[in-house]
Amino acid sequence: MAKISKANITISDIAESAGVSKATVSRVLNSPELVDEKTREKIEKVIKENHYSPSATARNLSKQISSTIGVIVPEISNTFFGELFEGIEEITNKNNLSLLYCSNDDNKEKDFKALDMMRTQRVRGLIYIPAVNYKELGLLKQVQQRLDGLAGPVICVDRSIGLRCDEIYFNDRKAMYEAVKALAVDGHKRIAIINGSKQNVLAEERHNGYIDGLKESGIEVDESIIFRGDYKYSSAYSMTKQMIKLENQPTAVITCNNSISKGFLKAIYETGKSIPDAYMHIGLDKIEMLNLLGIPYNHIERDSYELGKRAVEILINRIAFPETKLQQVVLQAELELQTCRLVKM
Amino acid sequence: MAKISKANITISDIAESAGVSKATVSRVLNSPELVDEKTREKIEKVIKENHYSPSATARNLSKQISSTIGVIVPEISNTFFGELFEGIEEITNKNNLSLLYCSNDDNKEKDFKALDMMRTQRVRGLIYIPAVNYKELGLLKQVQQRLDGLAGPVICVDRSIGLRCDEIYFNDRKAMYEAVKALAVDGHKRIAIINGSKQNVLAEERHNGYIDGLKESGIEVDESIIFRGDYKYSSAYSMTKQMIKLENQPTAVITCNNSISKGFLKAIYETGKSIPDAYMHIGLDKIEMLNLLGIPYNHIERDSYELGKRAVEILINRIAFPETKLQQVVLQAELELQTCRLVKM
DNA sequence: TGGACATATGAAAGCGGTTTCATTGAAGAA
DNA sequence: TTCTTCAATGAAACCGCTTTCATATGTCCA
Repeated sequence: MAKISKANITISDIAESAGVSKATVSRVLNSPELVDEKTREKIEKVIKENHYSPSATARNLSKQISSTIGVIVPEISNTFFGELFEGIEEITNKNNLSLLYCSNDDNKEKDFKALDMMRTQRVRGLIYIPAVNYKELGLLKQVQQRLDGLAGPVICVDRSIGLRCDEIYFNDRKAMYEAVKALAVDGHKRIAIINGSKQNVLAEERHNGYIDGLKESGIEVDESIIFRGDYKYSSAYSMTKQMIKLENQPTAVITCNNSISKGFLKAIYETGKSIPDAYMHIGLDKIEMLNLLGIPYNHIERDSYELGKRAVEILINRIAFPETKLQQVVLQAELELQTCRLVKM
Repeated sequence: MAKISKANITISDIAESAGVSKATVSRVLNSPELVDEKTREKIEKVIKENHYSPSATARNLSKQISSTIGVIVPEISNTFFGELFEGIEEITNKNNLSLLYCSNDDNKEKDFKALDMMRTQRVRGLIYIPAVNYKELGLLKQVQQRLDGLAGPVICVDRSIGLRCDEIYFNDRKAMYEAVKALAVDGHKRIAIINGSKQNVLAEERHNGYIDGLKESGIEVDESIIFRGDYKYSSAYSMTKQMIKLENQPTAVITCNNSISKGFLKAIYETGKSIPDAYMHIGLDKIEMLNLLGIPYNHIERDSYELGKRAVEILINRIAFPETKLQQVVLQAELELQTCRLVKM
């Protein structure tokens, strides 16, 4: 029972040093109640003395399952996803699961590569935010095939593109509908929208909510104030500049994620205009700093930390009970209007 | 060569279906030049038809190395770390390495747990931001032991606590020194600092830089305007409130990370004061939105995306050449004073 | 006293790959 | 023609762990 002088200590070393078989050591590790107390204590002592820690690789291979959960996310530096990720981590950590991370940059090729990696890594389950609207592109089958090839179940988060798996997302359409209605009630008749591309499901959802709201309020759809870019700061910035030059100005603007909102605000402030004097504005997702500084910021609030936590819980449940019916969980996005002043008419 | 009807296709299935041995299939996967073209094509066809993807688990076990890099980070929702993480991901992705993520919440217990997990997972290398200043706590040996027990090398990022491994961090002390000097040159004699706790190395570095700057400028150190909290928003907020009540007010304030800066700003704005009228202010790390909105924000700029990229490069290099001398890379933090107005004296 | 049963342990197979070593056949050299 | 060399492949061991199955020992009861 002397210290083992070796770089990589294995279960065999421990067994030998303790004078027992590998099987017994393995039992101490996995179901200690099966082994005699004296034997167990002896083995535990050897394990401790040598700082032995069993290899997850070997264990996973042997058990035919891994202890890691995969996550595929667009971009982690957007705080919406950053907080989502923290929510995920809280729960996986509690359950002693590791997290394998991959970003897809809203990009089909990277997304496929990420899925392949998750396959190769045989993750126990996958938390998946699809990069693009594969349904629209006619690639749904290809993606589904990849999901089916995974070792574990998948939960599709933040957007629904028609994949055969559990889903959890916010009710963006309804929230947009309500945003438009709130603006209409305040007297706005020309409500612009700056949105992501048609390839993005969420953009479509939001677009539809916008249309719903207009119709309900008896406002005619005007294509000239419907802007579609790519959910990125820079495209929103240039579209806003474009909008500012329009002859027939909107009186209110809705921006469809926080990067777009930032690009929009940048363009506005650069031009010397201000919110809400130039335009009434409602953004999607909060922008923490604005709130902190007391700058009015009407927005649709979505708690992504909660989204992350719930997603993992559903996934873990699915792993435990693979055969139960697939579920779609819809979280409510809340319209937070802090300073929705009336417009002069 | 018919389609294999089976859930988990293994290398043996492929071998059988192609009428060759496992060894040959393995060669096609790893060193195709060793196998005859015809055989190779046949095998590749079978692989493709069956969507076979080799198990990383099995491969890792067999090769005795894994293909994943571990990352231990305080909190991913702080954009400093978010961008750091994206930098990391860019390089690992290029090198076909997976990323195993773990947060430590600036918390010793979680940090140790994370290290143990990295050990168990046998990561190929580790990117490590230590939770606390273990040197100060007398726990350096324990941590070093954990690092030594890992399967691969470690790079310690963003702070140096005296661990035996490669390191990369910003020259915070110098940047702080320069910040203080710039304020002194502008006529400030009472410069407050809101900082993290003494347990945090970075906080100490920054503190020292602050003291250096005061001394160099012939300003006496005044403990009553040196605030120490925990690098969190809320503690900064309450310390600022406390500061505002002080009889002998400072004329300038330095805040030592972006969470502290936010807490500080919140308290300031809430009190109806404004920057830079109430206090001249220099923060550490940028706050993106302020810049966007044209709100003046003097700060020390640290490019964490770059930090992440460099860290992985060093780590990969270390994996390739384990015996070369350990390196310490110091990146320069840049003082960005956008509107450093003179104070009335 | 002997048989049934429970408890504690070990031997060995298996997880899905890689790698070493041996074997085979063909090409080139003598 | 025979010997050498090399390219292509397969058999089998191995990586570190889990798990099944068999065995040994002890306990209980008839």
